[in-house]
Amino acid sequence: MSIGYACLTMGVPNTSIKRCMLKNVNEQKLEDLIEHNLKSLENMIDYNLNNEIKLFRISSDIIPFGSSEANTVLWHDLFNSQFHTIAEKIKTGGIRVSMHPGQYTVLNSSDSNVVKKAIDDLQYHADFLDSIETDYTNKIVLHVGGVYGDKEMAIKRFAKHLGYLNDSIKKRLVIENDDRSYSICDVLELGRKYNIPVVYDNLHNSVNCCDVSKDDCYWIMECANTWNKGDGKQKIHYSQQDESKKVGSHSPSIMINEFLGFYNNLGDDKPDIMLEVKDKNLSAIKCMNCIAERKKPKALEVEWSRYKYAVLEHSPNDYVKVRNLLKDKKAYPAIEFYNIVENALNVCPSKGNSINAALHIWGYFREVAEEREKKAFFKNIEAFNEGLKPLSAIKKFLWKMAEKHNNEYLLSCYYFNKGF
DNA sequence: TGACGTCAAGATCCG
DNA sequence: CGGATCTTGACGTCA
Repeated sequence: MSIGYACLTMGVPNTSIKRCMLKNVNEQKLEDLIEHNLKSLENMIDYNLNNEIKLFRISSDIIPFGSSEANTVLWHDLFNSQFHTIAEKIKTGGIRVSMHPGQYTVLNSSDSNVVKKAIDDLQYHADFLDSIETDYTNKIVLHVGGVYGDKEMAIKRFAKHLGYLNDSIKKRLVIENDDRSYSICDVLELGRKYNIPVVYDNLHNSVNCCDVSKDDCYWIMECANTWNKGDGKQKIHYSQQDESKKVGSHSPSIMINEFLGFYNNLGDDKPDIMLEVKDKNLSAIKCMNCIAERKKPKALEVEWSRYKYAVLEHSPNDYVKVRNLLKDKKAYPAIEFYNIVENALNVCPSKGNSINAALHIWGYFREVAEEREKKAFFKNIEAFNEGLKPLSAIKKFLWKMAEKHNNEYLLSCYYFNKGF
Protein backbone atom coordinates (compact mmCIF):
# COMPACT_ATOMS: atom_id res chain seq x y z
CA MET A 1 0.00 0.00 0.00
CA SER A 2 1.37 3.39 -0.97
CA ILE A 3 0.09 6.91 -0.62
CA GLY A 4 0.84 9.45 -3.29
CA TYR A 5 0.08 12.88 -4.70
CA ALA A 6 -0.46 14.47 -8.08
CA CYS A 7 1.77 16.43 -10.44
CA LEU A 8 3.19 19.26 -8.35
CA THR A 9 5.48 19.31 -5.34
CA MET A 10 4.91 22.14 -2.86
CA GLY A 11 7.69 23.99 -1.15
CA VAL A 12 10.57 22.24 -2.92
CA PRO A 13 12.95 24.42 -4.95
CA ASN A 14 13.42 23.78 -8.66
CA THR A 15 10.31 21.69 -9.19
CA SER A 16 8.27 24.17 -11.21
CA ILE A 17 6.54 23.20 -14.46
CA LYS A 18 6.75 25.80 -17.21
CA ARG A 19 4.41 26.24 -20.14
CA CYS A 20 3.82 28.56 -23.06
CA MET A 21 0.94 29.69 -25.19
CA LEU A 22 0.20 27.98 -28.49
CA LYS A 23 0.77 31.18 -30.44
CA ASN A 24 4.31 31.45 -29.04
CA VAL A 25 5.37 27.89 -29.79
CA ASN A 26 8.60 27.31 -31.64
CA GLU A 27 11.10 24.46 -31.60
CA GLN A 28 13.71 26.20 -29.47
CA LYS A 29 11.19 27.36 -26.91
CA LEU A 30 9.71 23.88 -26.61
CA GLU A 31 13.14 22.30 -26.21
CA ASP A 32 14.00 24.75 -23.45
CA LEU A 33 10.71 24.08 -21.66
CA ILE A 34 11.04 20.30 -21.94
CA GLU A 35 14.60 20.36 -20.63
CA HIS A 36 13.51 22.53 -17.70
CA ASN A 37 10.44 20.41 -16.93
CA LEU A 38 12.37 17.14 -17.06
CA LYS A 39 14.88 18.58 -14.62
CA SER A 40 11.97 19.60 -12.37
CA LEU A 41 10.50 16.12 -12.68
CA GLU A 42 13.81 14.63 -11.65
CA ASN A 43 13.89 16.90 -8.62
CA MET A 44 10.35 15.85 -7.69
CA ILE A 45 11.39 12.20 -7.95
CA ASP A 46 14.43 12.93 -5.77
CA TYR A 47 12.15 14.55 -3.20
CA ASN A 48 9.79 11.56 -3.31
CA LEU A 49 12.72 9.20 -2.78
CA ASN A 50 14.01 11.23 0.16
CA ASN A 51 10.55 11.24 1.73
CA GLU A 52 9.71 7.59 0.96
CA ILE A 53 6.77 8.57 -1.25
CA LYS A 54 6.24 5.63 -3.60
CA LEU A 55 3.21 6.77 -5.57
CA PHE A 56 3.27 9.78 -7.86
CA ARG A 57 1.22 11.17 -10.73
CA ILE A 58 3.35 12.79 -13.40
CA SER A 59 1.97 16.03 -14.86
CA SER A 60 0.75 15.88 -18.46
CA ASP A 61 2.40 19.28 -18.94
CA ILE A 62 6.01 18.03 -18.83
CA ILE A 63 6.03 18.06 -22.63
CA PRO A 64 4.03 21.18 -23.60
CA PHE A 65 1.54 20.39 -26.38
CA GLY A 66 2.83 16.84 -26.14
CA SER A 67 0.10 15.46 -28.38
CA SER A 68 -0.28 18.44 -30.68
CA GLU A 69 1.04 18.88 -34.20
CA ALA A 70 2.42 22.17 -32.92
CA ASN A 71 5.10 20.19 -31.11
CA THR A 72 7.51 18.65 -33.60
CA VAL A 73 10.33 18.13 -31.13
CA LEU A 74 11.60 14.54 -31.08
CA TRP A 75 11.71 14.74 -27.32
CA HIS A 76 12.21 11.07 -26.66
CA ASP A 77 15.48 11.01 -28.62
CA LEU A 78 16.63 14.52 -27.83
CA PHE A 79 16.37 14.09 -24.05
CA ASN A 80 17.23 10.42 -24.00
CA SER A 81 19.80 10.73 -21.24
CA GLN A 82 17.52 12.81 -18.98
CA PHE A 83 14.77 10.24 -19.44
CA HIS A 84 17.15 7.44 -18.58
CA THR A 85 18.34 9.18 -15.42
CA ILE A 86 14.73 9.61 -14.30
CA ALA A 87 13.95 6.00 -15.26
CA GLU A 88 16.79 4.68 -13.10
CA LYS A 89 15.67 6.72 -10.09
CA ILE A 90 12.07 5.53 -10.43
CA LYS A 91 13.20 1.95 -10.79
CA THR A 92 15.69 1.82 -7.95
CA GLY A 93 13.33 3.77 -5.69
CA GLY A 94 10.42 1.45 -6.45
CA ILE A 95 8.18 4.41 -7.29
CA ARG A 96 4.90 3.68 -9.05
CA VAL A 97 3.88 6.50 -11.37
CA SER A 98 0.77 7.32 -13.32
CA MET A 99 -0.54 9.96 -15.68
CA HIS A 100 -4.01 11.43 -16.00
CA PRO A 101 -5.21 13.18 -19.16
CA GLY A 102 -7.75 15.81 -18.12
CA GLN A 103 -11.44 16.24 -18.74
CA TYR A 104 -10.79 17.44 -22.28
CA THR A 105 -9.43 14.15 -23.54
CA VAL A 106 -12.61 12.48 -24.71
CA LEU A 107 -12.22 9.07 -26.28
CA ASN A 108 -15.95 8.43 -26.72
CA SER A 109 -16.76 11.65 -28.56
CA SER A 110 -19.20 11.61 -31.46
CA ASP A 111 -16.82 13.93 -33.29
CA SER A 112 -14.09 11.96 -35.07
CA ASN A 113 -11.63 14.86 -34.80
CA VAL A 114 -12.05 14.88 -31.04
CA VAL A 115 -11.54 11.11 -30.97
CA LYS A 116 -8.38 11.40 -33.03
CA LYS A 117 -7.03 14.05 -30.66
CA ALA A 118 -7.92 11.86 -27.69
CA ILE A 119 -6.06 8.90 -29.19
CA ASP A 120 -3.06 11.12 -29.96
CA ASP A 121 -3.13 12.38 -26.40
CA LEU A 122 -3.28 8.86 -24.95
CA GLN A 123 -0.40 7.95 -27.23
CA TYR A 124 1.62 10.86 -25.87
CA HIS A 125 1.02 9.69 -22.32
CA ALA A 126 1.96 6.10 -23.18
CA ASP A 127 5.06 7.30 -25.04
CA PHE A 128 6.07 9.31 -22.00
CA LEU A 129 5.64 6.34 -19.69
CA ASP A 130 7.63 4.23 -22.17
CA SER A 131 10.35 6.88 -22.21
CA ILE A 132 10.84 6.54 -18.49
CA GLU A 133 10.96 2.78 -18.93
CA THR A 134 7.96 1.98 -16.74
CA ASP A 135 5.96 -1.25 -17.00
CA TYR A 136 2.20 -1.67 -17.35
CA THR A 137 1.48 -1.33 -13.65
CA ASN A 138 2.16 2.39 -14.20
CA LYS A 139 -1.26 3.50 -15.34
CA ILE A 140 -2.96 6.11 -17.48
CA VAL A 141 -6.19 7.20 -15.76
CA LEU A 142 -9.01 8.29 -18.04
CA HIS A 143 -12.60 9.43 -17.63
CA VAL A 144 -15.20 7.80 -19.85
CA GLY A 145 -16.24 11.09 -21.47
CA GLY A 146 -19.47 12.66 -22.66
CA VAL A 147 -23.02 11.29 -22.79
CA TYR A 148 -24.48 13.04 -25.87
CA GLY A 149 -28.04 12.32 -24.82
CA ASP A 150 -27.61 8.55 -25.05
CA LYS A 151 -25.36 7.01 -22.43
CA GLU A 152 -25.70 3.48 -23.78
CA MET A 153 -24.52 4.54 -27.22
CA ALA A 154 -21.77 6.66 -25.72
CA ILE A 155 -20.48 3.68 -23.75
CA LYS A 156 -20.60 1.50 -26.85
CA ARG A 157 -18.61 4.12 -28.71
CA PHE A 158 -16.04 4.14 -25.89
CA ALA A 159 -15.66 0.37 -26.26
CA LYS A 160 -15.38 0.63 -30.03
CA HIS A 161 -12.70 3.30 -29.80
CA LEU A 162 -10.73 1.15 -27.39
CA GLY A 163 -10.05 -1.01 -30.41
CA TYR A 164 -8.11 1.84 -32.00
CA LEU A 165 -5.58 1.92 -29.17
CA ASN A 166 -2.26 0.12 -29.31
CA ASP A 167 -0.92 -2.16 -26.59
CA SER A 168 1.24 0.44 -24.90
CA ILE A 169 -1.90 2.45 -24.18
CA LYS A 170 -4.37 -0.39 -23.67
CA LYS A 171 -2.29 -2.23 -21.11
CA ARG A 172 -1.95 0.95 -19.07
CA LEU A 173 -5.47 2.28 -19.41
CA VAL A 174 -7.66 2.47 -16.31
CA ILE A 175 -10.98 4.29 -16.01
CA GLU A 176 -12.36 6.46 -13.23
CA ASN A 177 -15.85 7.50 -12.14
CA ASP A 178 -16.48 11.23 -12.67
CA ASP A 179 -18.56 13.82 -10.84
CA ARG A 180 -21.00 14.50 -13.66
CA SER A 181 -21.76 11.79 -16.18
CA TYR A 182 -20.36 8.35 -15.40
CA SER A 183 -21.02 7.05 -11.89
CA ILE A 184 -19.11 4.20 -10.34
CA CYS A 185 -21.94 1.85 -11.41
CA ASP A 186 -21.46 2.88 -15.06
CA VAL A 187 -17.70 2.62 -14.90
CA LEU A 188 -17.72 -0.75 -13.13
CA GLU A 189 -20.04 -2.17 -15.76
CA LEU A 190 -17.75 -0.90 -18.48
CA GLY A 191 -14.62 -2.11 -16.71
CA ARG A 192 -16.00 -5.61 -16.11
CA LYS A 193 -17.24 -5.98 -19.66
CA TYR A 194 -14.07 -4.85 -21.38
CA ASN A 195 -11.53 -5.92 -18.80
CA ILE A 196 -10.37 -2.44 -17.81
CA PRO A 197 -9.29 -1.76 -14.20
CA VAL A 198 -11.50 0.76 -12.42
CA VAL A 199 -10.20 3.57 -10.20
CA TYR A 200 -12.70 4.50 -7.51
CA ASP A 201 -12.86 8.21 -6.65
CA ASN A 202 -14.68 8.78 -3.35
CA LEU A 203 -15.45 12.48 -3.83
CA HIS A 204 -16.77 11.99 -7.36
CA ASN A 205 -18.96 9.23 -5.97
CA SER A 206 -20.35 11.50 -3.29
CA VAL A 207 -21.26 14.08 -5.94
CA ASN A 208 -22.44 11.65 -8.63
CA CYS A 209 -23.77 8.66 -6.75
CA CYS A 210 -25.70 5.73 -8.27
CA ASP A 211 -26.46 3.84 -5.06
CA VAL A 212 -26.47 5.70 -1.76
CA SER A 213 -26.95 2.45 0.16
CA LYS A 214 -23.37 1.39 -0.63
CA ASP A 215 -20.34 2.86 1.12
CA ASP A 216 -16.79 3.54 -0.08
CA CYS A 217 -15.57 0.12 1.06
CA TYR A 218 -18.20 -1.64 -0.99
CA TRP A 219 -17.19 0.14 -4.18
CA ILE A 220 -13.51 -0.33 -3.49
CA MET A 221 -14.04 -4.08 -3.13
CA GLU A 222 -16.05 -4.16 -6.34
CA CYS A 223 -13.31 -2.26 -8.15
CA ALA A 224 -10.67 -4.61 -6.72
CA ASN A 225 -12.04 -7.39 -8.93
CA THR A 226 -11.28 -5.37 -12.06
CA TRP A 227 -7.57 -5.27 -11.24
CA ASN A 228 -5.61 -8.22 -12.60
CA LYS A 229 -2.14 -9.36 -11.70
CA GLY A 230 -0.42 -7.52 -14.53
CA ASP A 231 -2.08 -4.28 -13.44
CA GLY A 232 -0.27 -4.12 -10.12
CA LYS A 233 -1.95 -3.14 -6.90
CA GLN A 234 -5.45 -1.69 -7.05
CA LYS A 235 -5.45 2.09 -6.99
CA ILE A 236 -8.06 4.57 -5.78
CA HIS A 237 -8.35 8.34 -5.68
CA TYR A 238 -9.11 9.91 -2.32
CA SER A 239 -10.08 13.49 -1.68
CA GLN A 240 -12.16 15.59 0.67
CA GLN A 241 -14.67 18.35 0.01
CA ASP A 242 -13.57 21.97 0.33
CA GLU A 243 -16.51 23.17 2.44
CA SER A 244 -16.03 26.76 1.35
CA LYS A 245 -16.38 25.85 -2.33
CA LYS A 246 -18.91 24.11 -4.52
CA VAL A 247 -19.46 20.36 -4.24
CA GLY A 248 -16.65 18.34 -5.73
CA SER A 249 -13.90 20.89 -5.03
CA HIS A 250 -10.77 19.43 -3.48
CA SER A 251 -9.93 20.52 0.04
CA PRO A 252 -6.79 22.59 0.72
CA SER A 253 -5.39 19.83 2.92
CA ILE A 254 -6.41 16.32 3.94
CA MET A 255 -8.06 16.46 7.38
CA ILE A 256 -6.27 13.65 9.12
CA ASN A 257 -9.07 12.38 11.36
CA GLU A 258 -11.46 12.10 8.43
CA PHE A 259 -8.79 10.31 6.41
CA LEU A 260 -8.03 7.84 9.21
CA GLY A 261 -11.73 7.06 9.54
CA PHE A 262 -11.76 6.17 5.85
CA TYR A 263 -8.45 4.35 5.90
CA ASN A 264 -9.15 2.21 8.95
CA ASN A 265 -12.38 0.99 7.38
CA LEU A 266 -10.46 -0.44 4.43
CA GLY A 267 -9.69 -4.14 4.72
CA ASP A 268 -6.30 -5.70 5.32
CA ASP A 269 -5.27 -5.61 1.67
CA LYS A 270 -5.35 -1.88 1.18
CA PRO A 271 -5.15 -0.29 -2.27
CA ASP A 272 -2.69 2.36 -3.38
CA ILE A 273 -4.20 5.74 -2.51
CA MET A 274 -3.69 8.77 -4.74
CA LEU A 275 -4.56 11.91 -2.82
CA GLU A 276 -6.14 14.76 -4.75
CA VAL A 277 -5.60 17.79 -2.61
CA LYS A 278 -4.28 21.31 -2.94
CA ASP A 279 -1.32 20.90 -0.61
CA LYS A 280 -0.12 17.84 -2.55
CA ASN A 281 2.98 16.24 -0.99
CA LEU A 282 2.30 17.87 2.37
CA SER A 283 -0.86 15.82 2.85
CA ALA A 284 0.85 12.71 1.50
CA ILE A 285 3.52 12.93 4.20
CA LYS A 286 0.91 13.75 6.83
CA CYS A 287 -1.15 10.66 6.00
CA MET A 288 1.92 8.43 5.74
CA ASN A 289 3.19 9.58 9.12
CA CYS A 290 -0.17 8.94 10.75
CA ILE A 291 -0.71 5.42 9.44
CA ALA A 292 2.85 4.32 10.10
CA GLU A 293 2.83 1.66 12.78
CA ARG A 294 6.34 2.46 13.80
CA LYS A 295 8.09 5.59 12.84
CA LYS A 296 10.99 7.36 14.37
CA PRO A 297 10.04 10.44 16.41
CA LYS A 298 12.58 12.15 14.16
CA ALA A 299 9.95 12.14 11.41
CA LEU A 300 7.75 14.47 13.45
CA GLU A 301 10.67 16.71 14.28
CA VAL A 302 11.36 17.07 10.57
CA GLU A 303 7.72 17.89 9.95
CA TRP A 304 7.72 20.38 12.80
CA SER A 305 10.75 22.11 11.32
CA ARG A 306 8.76 22.59 8.11
CA TYR A 307 5.49 23.71 9.71
CA LYS A 308 6.67 25.64 12.74
CA TYR A 309 6.82 29.21 11.40
CA ALA A 310 3.52 28.80 9.56
CA VAL A 311 1.97 27.61 12.82
CA LEU A 312 3.59 30.45 14.74
CA GLU A 313 2.20 32.95 12.26
CA HIS A 314 -1.35 31.61 12.49
CA SER A 315 -1.54 30.67 16.14
CA PRO A 316 1.21 31.16 18.76
CA ASN A 317 -0.96 29.16 21.19
CA ASP A 318 -0.79 26.11 18.99
CA TYR A 319 2.93 26.70 18.49
CA VAL A 320 3.41 26.30 22.22
CA LYS A 321 1.12 23.27 22.26
CA VAL A 322 3.23 21.47 19.66
CA ARG A 323 6.46 22.31 21.45
CA ASN A 324 5.07 20.72 24.59
CA LEU A 325 3.73 17.75 22.66
CA LEU A 326 7.14 17.02 21.14
CA LYS A 327 9.12 17.40 24.36
CA ASP A 328 9.18 13.64 24.89
CA LYS A 329 11.79 12.69 22.32
CA LYS A 330 10.80 9.02 22.37
CA ALA A 331 7.06 9.41 21.82
CA TYR A 332 5.42 9.48 18.41
CA PRO A 333 2.18 11.48 18.77
CA ALA A 334 1.66 11.95 15.03
CA ILE A 335 -2.12 12.27 14.98
CA GLU A 336 -2.19 14.76 17.86
CA PHE A 337 0.59 16.71 16.15
CA TYR A 338 -1.29 17.09 12.86
CA ASN A 339 -4.53 17.91 14.65
CA ILE A 340 -2.87 20.87 16.29
CA VAL A 341 -1.23 21.95 13.03
CA GLU A 342 -4.55 21.74 11.16
CA ASN A 343 -6.26 23.73 13.86
CA ALA A 344 -3.55 26.39 13.77
CA LEU A 345 -3.59 26.82 10.00
CA ASN A 346 -7.36 27.33 10.15
CA VAL A 347 -6.82 30.44 12.26
CA CYS A 348 -6.53 33.65 10.29
CA PRO A 349 -3.19 35.28 11.19
CA SER A 350 -3.49 38.61 12.98
CA LYS A 351 -1.23 41.45 11.98
CA GLY A 352 0.71 41.13 15.22
CA ASN A 353 1.20 37.39 14.81
CA SER A 354 2.37 37.84 11.24
CA ILE A 355 4.97 40.35 12.37
CA ASN A 356 5.98 38.14 15.26
CA ALA A 357 6.64 35.19 12.93
CA ALA A 358 8.57 37.40 10.51
CA LEU A 359 10.74 38.69 13.38
CA HIS A 360 11.48 35.10 14.44
CA ILE A 361 12.76 34.34 10.95
CA TRP A 362 14.67 37.59 10.84
CA GLY A 363 16.52 36.24 13.86
CA TYR A 364 18.49 33.96 11.53
CA PHE A 365 19.92 37.02 9.77
CA ARG A 366 20.23 39.56 12.57
CA GLU A 367 23.96 39.02 12.93
CA VAL A 368 24.79 38.58 9.25
CA ALA A 369 22.52 41.11 7.58
CA GLU A 370 24.02 44.17 5.96
CA GLU A 371 22.89 47.54 7.23
CA ARG A 372 20.80 48.26 4.15
CA GLU A 373 19.11 44.84 4.43
CA LYS A 374 18.28 45.57 8.04
CA LYS A 375 16.78 48.90 7.05
CA ALA A 376 14.82 47.35 4.20
CA PHE A 377 13.42 44.62 6.43
CA PHE A 378 12.18 46.95 9.15
CA LYS A 379 10.84 49.34 6.56
CA ASN A 380 8.82 46.45 5.15
CA ILE A 381 7.56 45.55 8.61
CA GLU A 382 6.51 49.12 9.26
CA ALA A 383 4.80 49.42 5.88
CA PHE A 384 2.93 46.18 6.51
CA ASN A 385 1.93 47.35 9.95
CA GLU A 386 0.47 50.51 8.47
CA GLY A 387 -1.36 48.56 5.79
CA LEU A 388 0.79 50.00 3.01
CA LYS A 389 2.38 46.71 1.94
CA PRO A 390 1.14 43.14 1.84
CA LEU A 391 2.64 40.41 3.99
CA SER A 392 3.93 38.76 0.84
CA ALA A 393 6.47 41.58 0.49
CA ILE A 394 8.00 40.66 3.84
CA LYS A 395 7.95 36.97 3.00
CA LYS A 396 9.56 37.58 -0.35
CA PHE A 397 12.30 39.58 1.31
CA LEU A 398 12.94 36.89 3.92
CA TRP A 399 12.94 34.23 1.20
CA LYS A 400 15.65 36.13 -0.66
CA MET A 401 17.68 36.37 2.51
CA ALA A 402 17.29 32.63 3.07
CA GLU A 403 18.44 31.99 -0.49
CA LYS A 404 21.37 34.37 -0.17
CA HIS A 405 22.60 32.64 2.96
CA ASN A 406 21.65 29.23 1.62
CA ASN A 407 19.67 28.52 4.77
CA GLU A 408 18.36 25.02 4.02
CA TYR A 409 16.27 24.99 7.16
CA LEU A 410 14.30 28.07 6.20
CA LEU A 411 14.16 27.19 2.51
CA SER A 412 12.16 24.07 3.31
CA CYS A 413 9.67 25.90 5.55
CA TYR A 414 6.00 25.88 4.51
CA TYR A 415 5.83 29.42 5.90
CA PHE A 416 6.89 30.55 2.43
CA ASN A 417 4.37 28.43 0.53
CA LYS A 418 1.53 30.01 -1.38
CA GLY A 419 -1.71 29.65 0.54
CA PHE A 420 -0.07 29.53 3.96
C1' DT B 1 -22.47 31.72 -25.38
C1' DG B 2 -20.44 30.92 -21.00
C1' DA B 3 -19.32 27.81 -17.14
C1' DC B 4 -16.57 24.24 -15.84
C1' DG B 5 -10.94 23.33 -13.72
C1' DT B 6 -6.15 24.25 -13.67
C1' DC B 7 -2.15 27.14 -12.91
C1' DA B 8 1.50 29.50 -15.19
C1' DA B 9 1.97 32.96 -18.95
C1' DG B 10 0.86 37.22 -20.32
C1' DA B 11 -1.03 41.79 -19.57
C1' DT B 12 -1.76 45.65 -16.97
C1' DC B 13 -1.43 48.57 -13.18
C1' DC B 14 1.12 51.01 -9.56
C1' DG B 15 4.62 53.63 -7.32
C1' DC C 1 11.68 49.79 -14.11
C1' DG C 2 10.44 46.12 -10.69
C1' DG C 3 6.94 44.17 -8.38
C1' DA C 4 2.09 43.19 -7.42
C1' DT C 5 -2.29 41.88 -9.18
C1' DC C 6 -5.63 40.80 -12.72
C1' DT C 7 -6.78 38.21 -17.00
C1' DT C 8 -6.06 34.73 -20.48
C1' DG C 9 -5.21 30.33 -22.46
C1' DA C 10 -6.10 25.38 -23.98
C1' DC C 11 -9.06 21.68 -23.95
C1' DG C 12 -14.67 19.50 -24.99
C1' DT C 13 -19.27 19.13 -23.15
C1' DC C 14 -23.46 20.75 -21.61
C1' DA C 15 -27.02 23.97 -20.12
